[in-house]
Amino acid sequence: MKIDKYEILSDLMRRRGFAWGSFEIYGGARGFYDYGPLGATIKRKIERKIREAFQREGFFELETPDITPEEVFIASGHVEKFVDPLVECTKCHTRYRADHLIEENLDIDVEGLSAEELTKIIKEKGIKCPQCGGELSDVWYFNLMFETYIGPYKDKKGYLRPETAQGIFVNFKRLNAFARNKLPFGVFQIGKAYRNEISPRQGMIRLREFTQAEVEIFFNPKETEHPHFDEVKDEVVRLYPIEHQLKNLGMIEVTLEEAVKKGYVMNTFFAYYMAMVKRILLDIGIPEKAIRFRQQLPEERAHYSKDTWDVEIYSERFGWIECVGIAYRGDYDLSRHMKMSGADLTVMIHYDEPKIVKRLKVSLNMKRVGPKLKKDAKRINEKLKEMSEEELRKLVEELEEKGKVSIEGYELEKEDFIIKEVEEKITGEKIVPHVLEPSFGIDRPFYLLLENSLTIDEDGRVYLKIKKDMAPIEVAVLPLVAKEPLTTIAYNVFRTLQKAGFIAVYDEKDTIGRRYARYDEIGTPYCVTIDNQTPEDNTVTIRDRDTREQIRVKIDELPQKLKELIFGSS
RNA sequence: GCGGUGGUAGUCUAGCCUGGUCCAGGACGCCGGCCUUCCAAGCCGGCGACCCGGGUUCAAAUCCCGGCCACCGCACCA
Repeated sequence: MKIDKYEILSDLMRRRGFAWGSFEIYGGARGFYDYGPLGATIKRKIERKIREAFQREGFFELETPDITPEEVFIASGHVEKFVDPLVECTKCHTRYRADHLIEENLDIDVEGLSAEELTKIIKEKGIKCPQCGGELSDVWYFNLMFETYIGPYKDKKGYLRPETAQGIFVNFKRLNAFARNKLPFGVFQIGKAYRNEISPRQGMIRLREFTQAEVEIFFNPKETEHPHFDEVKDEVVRLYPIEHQLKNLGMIEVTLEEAVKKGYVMNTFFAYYMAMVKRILLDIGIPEKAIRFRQQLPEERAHYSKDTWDVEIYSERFGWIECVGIAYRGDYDLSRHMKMSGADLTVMIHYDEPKIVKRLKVSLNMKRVGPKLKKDAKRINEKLKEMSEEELRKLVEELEEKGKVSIEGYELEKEDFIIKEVEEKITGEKIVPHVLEPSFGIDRPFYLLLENSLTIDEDGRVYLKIKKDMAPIEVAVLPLVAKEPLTTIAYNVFRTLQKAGFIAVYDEKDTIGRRYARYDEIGTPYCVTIDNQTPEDNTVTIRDRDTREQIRVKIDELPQKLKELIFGSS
């Protein structure tokens, strides 16, 4: 019989203070989870590992509000695109995605149509409920963002952010200045995001409020070779590209260098961050065999994405779960915010050497045309200034051929213009940076770390074989029996370890075996036991959670030894 | 959201069909004490629950209705 790890784990998580459904005493609320004392500790450790990894890449951190004015998400496309068109059967009340229903029935693309247009198609083509054949309701759009109002008069609409990313994009000008106008640079934010999921399920896997760690890496789209790619080129990754999904070819294992060469991954810039993400997950304690990269199918991709690789972690219970998305967002967000806000979100790229270009300069000879055009003269001159090089060339060509040209009803001759070919020194160009976004969920890796750590021995011992530095209690100090002088010595050892920075507990209740079991269950990597020999020679034993083997060390050397054992020799 | 199943102490569960004998029984847990010298031993004492609301009835953990939550299937998952 197969043991249901999920059952054992959710029981363990609740019982021992890791995580449970929120608002229990009021009956609970779907899609919300509380982190208990041990869970919150692990969650912070995950966040810390991600933060430190990002900082090692030279990215800097930002913190922006959860509540966001409407304009931001109009610009980002979330108000328009972060929606599902729904339709309900008036008879059996089954709900469907209206767009999917139409696409299945008529095999036409209805992307971007309004609710009214979708309703019209359904009525005209007589689409009925696939379940019972009943009449379908009008289509309405359901937006997955939580709405709120800012201020006392409900006159300013806002949303709880559905991703932390926008807080970075809207700050681009300041961040770019902070980065001193040099691409590439990365900015990250670790914080809450909110999505009013229609039907949250699967425990902590789909939450309505969750934590993300997103880094937005701004780069010049013409420079897609990562300077440090050499450091990671031999890293072997398990890939599941689009083509392999469509043709059911299974996963492949390649080095990142091969992945780029063979065209699976667009460039070394993208590939470099795949390595970064993988290393972070390994550092958190996700086993390598439980990690794969799956390329999102075009229809899965978010509205802003040109290409996305999900990093999925394997769950015995739920299968492969998307935990990180690495999305190529292009210049979508910055361009949209430029348009909506009017802010200049470009970066000046300086050429190695200034380019000399010949440019046409065309303006009105005001002396001549002034009397003719009167008030319009100034306006038409402005218009000429805004014309592109190409438009100006056309104009001049026409003048050469016909000797005259017509602008806004005025006939103008060649002599009415001042035409100059000038040489301009161009030191660079303004570009809208492109964005690569590795976006971590925190809650899912949290659950998957626990699930992948849960171990059941042949003799029935259930314990969390969590990576040692991730354990919520790092060391338990136990007198072999609750008698003096063992208890006093043990308590002093405990205090010493606390002061040395360990998350430590002291425990003298119950037999030693029961206590070992108690700390094994929550993943405590080491128990320090004070026994009979301790008063004689000031040594204690350190018991290993996984092997149950003990080594004996001097109390003086204990903190250093534990540091090595838990965190490595650093 | 739809359909199915379910909800009893911190956890697992007995009782529900056939209403009263249930101010709800057990095990584990937790707390206090005794005992105990290395992997969930034992003893004594204690803690603690019928998901919420309404209805039927002399009487509801038990029957009925609604809600909430959980699980499974469908749908959904930018």
